[in-house]
Amino acid sequence: MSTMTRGQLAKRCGVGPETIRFYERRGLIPEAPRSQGGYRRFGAEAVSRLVFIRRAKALGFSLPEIGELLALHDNPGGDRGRVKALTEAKLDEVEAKMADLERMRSVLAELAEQCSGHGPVDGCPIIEALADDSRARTARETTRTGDLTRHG
Amino acid sequence: MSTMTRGQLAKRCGVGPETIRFYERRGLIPEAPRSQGGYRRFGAEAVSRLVFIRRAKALGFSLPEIGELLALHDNPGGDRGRVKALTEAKLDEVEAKMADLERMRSVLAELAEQCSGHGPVDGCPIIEALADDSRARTARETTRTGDLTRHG
DNA sequence: CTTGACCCTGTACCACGGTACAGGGTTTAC
DNA sequence: GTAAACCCTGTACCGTGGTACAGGGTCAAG
Repeated sequence: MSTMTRGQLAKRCGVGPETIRFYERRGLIPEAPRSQGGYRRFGAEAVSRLVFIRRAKALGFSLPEIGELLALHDNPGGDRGRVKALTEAKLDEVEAKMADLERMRSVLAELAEQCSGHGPVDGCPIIEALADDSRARTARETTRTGDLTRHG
Repeated sequence: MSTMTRGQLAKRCGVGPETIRFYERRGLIPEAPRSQGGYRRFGAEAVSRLVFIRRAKALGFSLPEIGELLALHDNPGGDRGRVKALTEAKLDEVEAKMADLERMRSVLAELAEQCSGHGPVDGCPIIEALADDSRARTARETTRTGDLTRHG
């Protein structure tokens, strides 16, 4: 069992067999040597590579970003500053997403609290908050303001 | 100017003209009446509808979910409990995403702090954390454990 | 030496929320 | 009466991360 087939590697790493082929096409894992019949044969280093990918994915890195991290890993003389820069950029991205979600969370929680959940939709505070409550005003001043959360 | 063309409506609502057509195809906005030449003619209620959609999107609702919210809005005798259920489900979803992001955030922040950002990749604590540091152990026990963040 | 489980390739498809044509027709201002 | 600026339709495409065939070939057990 020093080498594995694609399916064995996939099972061992908890991914689908097609995912292996997909990562190979994306250049995340090298083209594996083949058996006489054309079967890919993977060694233990393929498991390490998939573990790396899984961990990086769990931190929110995209596949192109993981490709760059793998390339840096493969090139020990490369620039450590680049690794840190990728990590800090991802940290900023994650924090920005959290801030967006926090805005949504607070409004959703408030709306859910305001709504009894009983009776007809007519008069529901959630629907009223979403609906354009400015029909009396001129349309001009109501288009770009008044969103429930702020962006940008 | 009591009616607008598609482009005028789009500009007024801060979306692209193709988005209007896209929402119409998805059933989020009704099919507009047409001019003799076949042009869509929109009234002020179309602006209201797009404002509703924009607000719901800002809260994280998907287009199918927004479709359901709009249908409830259009049917004042409908079930207010359904509106609340959709809101609470979205709240749960948003909180789950925030928890995922918080896990990522804490690991990314710790890794960024540990990495000097100077010198070669060789020895970089970020790359070491991602790489399979268990090559000495048997592969069997290292595949499904040891992720940097927990899921599920 | 056959059978079933696997593997190979290329290609199409999924959800998501749009965006971008091509090849026409209409409207409006000059 | 013409030219720019818009509109119409259908359809294809974008990025993201895979998943699912079809139509073959291979490998291992019995």
